[in-house]
Amino acid sequence: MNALNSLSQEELGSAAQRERRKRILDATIALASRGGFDAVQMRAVADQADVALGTLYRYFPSKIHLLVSALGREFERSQAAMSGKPIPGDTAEQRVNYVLGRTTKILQKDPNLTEALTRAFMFADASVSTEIHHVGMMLTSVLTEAMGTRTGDAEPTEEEIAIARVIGDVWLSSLVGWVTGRSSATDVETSMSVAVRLLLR
Amino acid sequence: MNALNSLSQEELGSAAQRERRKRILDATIALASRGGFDAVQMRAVADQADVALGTLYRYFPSKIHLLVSALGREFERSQAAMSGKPIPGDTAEQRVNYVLGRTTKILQKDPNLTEALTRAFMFADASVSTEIHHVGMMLTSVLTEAMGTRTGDAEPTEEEIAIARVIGDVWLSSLVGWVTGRSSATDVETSMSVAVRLLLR
DNA sequence: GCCATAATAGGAACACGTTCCACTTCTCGT
DNA sequence: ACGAGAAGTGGAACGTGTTCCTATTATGGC
Repeated sequence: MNALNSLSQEELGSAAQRERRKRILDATIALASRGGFDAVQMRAVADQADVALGTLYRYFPSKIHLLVSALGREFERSQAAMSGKPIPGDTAEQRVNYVLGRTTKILQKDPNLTEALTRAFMFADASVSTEIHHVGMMLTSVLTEAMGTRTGDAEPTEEEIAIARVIGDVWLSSLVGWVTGRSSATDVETSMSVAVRLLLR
Repeated sequence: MNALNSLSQEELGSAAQRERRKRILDATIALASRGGFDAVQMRAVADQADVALGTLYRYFPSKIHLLVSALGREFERSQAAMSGKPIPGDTAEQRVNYVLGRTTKILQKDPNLTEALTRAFMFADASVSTEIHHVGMMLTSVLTEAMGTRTGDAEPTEEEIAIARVIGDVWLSSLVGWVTGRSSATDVETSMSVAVRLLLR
């Protein structure tokens, strides 16, 4: 009934539905990885996921929802893969730079996918706010964790959260510059180092 | 001959062409102001500017070029309107906050226009890099001017430029959050104050 | 097992950005 | 003034996101 949000994973009853959802997101990632934002065509996703176009739209009400949801899933996967391991570095600045540098490196390995997901994120409007908020929270918490103690035992302060948000904003802007071909990967690293140095001094 | 960039204003020969270009940009702003990004439809722009669709595409090779060019013109106009007047405030932080606050206030008065221009800016790819760079430079120079002495006699240092870029990045990200309905105008002001305080301390 | 209902398939139809084409009008060098 | 080439007109046509409709299939309560 709830046609406002895309069906979130928890409320999918049958295993067949979870399976469909997974196939759709897999197809999305595959197509995005091959040809970027433009290659994620709704008909192609439906074909590759072996669902009808109408079904695809039942699961994800727009291309943007689809891509932002895919971004959320990949982000979670990546977060799960590295959770538990302490972040190297003696200072907050070092740790944050480490996290940003590694993430940027991962993104560079699949520029088409990065382009697709970043563009979707920046183009999303209020109807995608749930998914966007989800991703935004994950990003902020990754950064506060890197800023705080490496075991993350203490809650971040308001100030730390504010700083993390600012860093996240700068990162997104830089990323947009990169995926749209206006700046190089080195530019992204440089501007992130500058921002981190200024904010965590 | 040069089909890569949209015709820039200087190289337009006849007065009739300058006039056409002006009508197109006026129509773009009017439509954007009324209904935002989606309302700027190429056929509607052509109609309202009283040019053929093909002519519109001769002047601006895509909707994004069109909107980013319109953004550039408005930015220039706004910059011209306030140039010469000293920026109030005793510290760099105060002056930058003043400039950002006033600009944000102007943008809030026409949310549809702001949405259209911001989205175009964030969606632009490398083929629009000339126009994007133009706007980016204006933004950075407004900020460095506010940071430096109010008369702008001294050149900004590298550090100041880096800080201005970071502030600009944060501002763009916040703006995207606002125009896409994910955060309020107050949120924008708050996060800008935070960023400015952190960066200009 | 059977029926009511929801979910899916398959695909037509529509909207808007973009391209293209045939024709007309303007501009400019001679 | 004239002719050639550039610029503009008007509109058809195409691609892709989105909507919609009908027929078919899966599901859950009895």
